Amino acid sequence: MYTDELLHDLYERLSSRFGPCNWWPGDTPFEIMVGAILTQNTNWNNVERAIDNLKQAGLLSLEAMSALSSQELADYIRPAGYYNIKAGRLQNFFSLINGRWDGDLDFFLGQPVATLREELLSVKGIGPETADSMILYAADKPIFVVDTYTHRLLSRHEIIEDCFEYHMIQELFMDNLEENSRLFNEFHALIVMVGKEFCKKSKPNCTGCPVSGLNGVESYDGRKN
DNA sequence: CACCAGGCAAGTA
DNA sequence: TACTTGCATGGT
Repeated sequence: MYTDELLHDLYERLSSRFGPCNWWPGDTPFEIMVGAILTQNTNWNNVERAIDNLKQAGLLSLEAMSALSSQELADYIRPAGYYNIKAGRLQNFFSLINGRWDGDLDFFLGQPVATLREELLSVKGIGPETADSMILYAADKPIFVVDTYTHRLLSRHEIIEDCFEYHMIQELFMDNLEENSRLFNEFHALIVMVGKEFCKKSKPNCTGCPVSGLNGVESYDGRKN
């Protein structure tokens, strides 16, 4: 089975079981980007509490959040955990938009993917997954988001070796799927859905996972279609 | 009680 | 370069 067929098979299985997901859970590009930083190594439930705090206070905007002190910001986002670190990371991000882009987030997001990604990665606190989540879900540009669930799912089903790195997994998807932000959006969301239910760190057997017995996995050879 | 969650950067050798 | 550790709340 070729890699593109394998991935489409995987997508179909997940889609019929969990879809449509309608991601990202957030109303504006700014909210999505704040959420992307807050959810680093953190349960989404805790992120929602933090975002609710900001919403309740009427502070969920670039201008309002940029005006807060580190201490005030940390206090609002407290439920999301790592609040001191994340307050600094949010401020680093705000500095990029306010400094280099004069506070115009839409204009910033309108850049070509390559330069957008490069600028996001230059911010201390924004790594590959956070940057790609912002590009796909806030800027609506086609890039594939890889997370721990993606790595664990493919690794446990022996589609990749455990040593595969972020960019290798990203290329596996992007080299074998049509470049379509709608597809990338839904695919990543579906992987998180199945991950939360069947591919937890503490449950290596993945009992009942709809990916089990994916047709032809044993003959996967890693080549592009 | 222990372990985990939609990472990332800094420290160590 | 290749590991390891700190960051921290809230749910199971």
